Amino acid sequence: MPPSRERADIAFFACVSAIERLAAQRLERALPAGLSGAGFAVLNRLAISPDPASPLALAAALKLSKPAMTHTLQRLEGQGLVAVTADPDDGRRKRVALTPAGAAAQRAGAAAVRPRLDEVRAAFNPSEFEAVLPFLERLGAWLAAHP
Amino acid sequence: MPPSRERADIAFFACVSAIERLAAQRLERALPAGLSGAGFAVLNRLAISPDPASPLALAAALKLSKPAMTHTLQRLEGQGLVAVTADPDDGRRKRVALTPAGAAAQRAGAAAVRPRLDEVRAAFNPSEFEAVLPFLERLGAWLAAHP
DNA sequence: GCGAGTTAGTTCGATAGCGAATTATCTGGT
DNA sequence: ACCAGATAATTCGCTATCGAACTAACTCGC
Repeated sequence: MPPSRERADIAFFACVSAIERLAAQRLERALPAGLSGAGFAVLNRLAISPDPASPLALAAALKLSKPAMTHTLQRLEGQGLVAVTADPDDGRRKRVALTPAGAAAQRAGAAAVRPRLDEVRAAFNPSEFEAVLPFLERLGAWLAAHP
Repeated sequence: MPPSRERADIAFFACVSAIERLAAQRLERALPAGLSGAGFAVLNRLAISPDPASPLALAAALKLSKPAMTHTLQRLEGQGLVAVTADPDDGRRKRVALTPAGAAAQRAGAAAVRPRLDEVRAAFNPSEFEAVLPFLERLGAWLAAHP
């Protein structure tokens, strides 16, 4: 029973895996030194909704494990890009907020990535991304909900 | 919550990143102990075209770096799942072939993963995967060609 | 043939991610 | 009021991956 003919779903996941890695490499190479893809993702999330978020909420939003988020936040905090404070209402929680330096780093990262993103936009039509996005979002939500 | 300001391509890459990680976790949890997702991918590749392949060809096919492939092959060889021999025609090259144990591990892995894959197939129509696959393959090829 | 450049593979150090276990804090039932 | 269970974050050990640098082997122009 060698999978002589790959089914579409298997090919899909193989393709997603490859795209994710290639895109992550592209992103990391484009970002300013000292800013990782993981850190940039967190900064972007905080920039989109500037209300301080808990590490758990960030991990859930980015679909990462809690230890991964702890690690990324420790690096960002060490660089002074986020401020992590105790939640006054719940001693277990922490609140993560962008510092001015973090907001600047997010803008600088976005600017550094823009040329590379424009290359992709030149090669592929935005409507192509829009066309596949709903399915990907449904699939991502389903995978997150069925661990 | 509202990523309304995000463009479709940015949301697309964020979504792909999340799906890849969630799917990889699902895969690794389903696989028999001792078989990693990376190793399983290599075994599958070798099972599809049973002609021995070079490490570089495998790395290119799976869009991995050479060191990553070296590492995965060293583990598989240590487990006796692949046989790595020198290429008689070119002293730089090696040839990687499935051992009988490797072929059995590939079949066992596929069988272990099937129930989980069937869950996905129950929740999503095969035509949905087929619909997005051509675009993903074009994008993957473009990313691989524009480093 | 022979030396410069190319190609295949490995080694090394660093990083992001996971799961399991730990600690600290909150919550609810009695 | 209290203890049992749930929840937030962290720590620890492990693996997959990358980039850079290295070695060995091939190829080609002269």
